[in-house]
Amino acid sequence: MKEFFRKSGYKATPARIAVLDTFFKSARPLSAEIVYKDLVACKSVKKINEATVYRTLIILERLGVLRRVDLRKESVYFELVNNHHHHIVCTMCDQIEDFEDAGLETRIQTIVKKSSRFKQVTEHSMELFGLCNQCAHYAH
Amino acid sequence: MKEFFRKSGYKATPARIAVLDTFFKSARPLSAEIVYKDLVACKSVKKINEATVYRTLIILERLGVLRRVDLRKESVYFELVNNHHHHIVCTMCDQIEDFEDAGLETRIQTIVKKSSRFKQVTEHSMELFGLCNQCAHYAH
DNA sequence: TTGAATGCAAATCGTTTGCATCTCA
DNA sequence: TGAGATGCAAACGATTTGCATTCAA
Repeated sequence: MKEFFRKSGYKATPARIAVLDTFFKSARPLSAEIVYKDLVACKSVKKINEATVYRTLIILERLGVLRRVDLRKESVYFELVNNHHHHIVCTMCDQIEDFEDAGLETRIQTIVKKSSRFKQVTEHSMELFGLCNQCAHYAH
Repeated sequence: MKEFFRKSGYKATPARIAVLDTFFKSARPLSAEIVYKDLVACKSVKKINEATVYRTLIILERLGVLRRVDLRKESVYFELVNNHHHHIVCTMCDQIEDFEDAGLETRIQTIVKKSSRFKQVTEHSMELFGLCNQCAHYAH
């Protein structure tokens, strides 16, 4: 991990390693605030500042390690780019379930081929929103 | 339109009518700020306040007239719920192209059937992000 | 008339930034 | 050692909210 930062032209600082580590350990979409609180709670670094977390997230996104996910929350969430998948989000309790859509990439290519104004699409969002079984139960 | 507000339990005020009208006229995803500036520029109402626009957007979303769209901008965008479609967004110039995905609803149902924790999915996002032909050209 | 809607300004909240200090390479 | 990284606090921008005033029904 240290090597990765260095080869990418960034210093391998404790803060950066701790932030990236948090994503590997949780394997969930995380916001800056969640990462920050986790680092403080787990004492992953002797000292950490929210601004540093924000700066690190931007770097990790630029490096292609993290991807922005829209979960319709107040803040921005990121997750690891590896093993591409999508989410079903409960709009009441914020529970998240992952799912994969094997044919999606192919269909996107078909869509892009039809477009006259776009030839390259590099990212996409595809999340489902609804009520989980529990919340659906209590909503009645 | 006035009737619609009244039947929904809201007063049909000039501000609300003007906001909704802006969406019908532009038929594009709009942010609160864009709506507000349009109302001021077009003198659609004698007096309007940004807070009122925000409040109206929330009501129209609740009434199922507007839907939230994630375009990865700084602010939240809304668009009319009618004629469901998705967007290809140029991340450089913010140009937007619409597209339809006829089979999507069916595939979503298939995905939900496989889920053990979710039975009902009421909304979904599906937007593509990339560079439009122009921007792709200048990016090199 | 009257409860709901609006305008205004202040408050909030997530995020960014300037700058002095510190630290990795 | 020195450029880059961090901490801190102030700045920012989008959105929300409290409250006095106005208005649709």
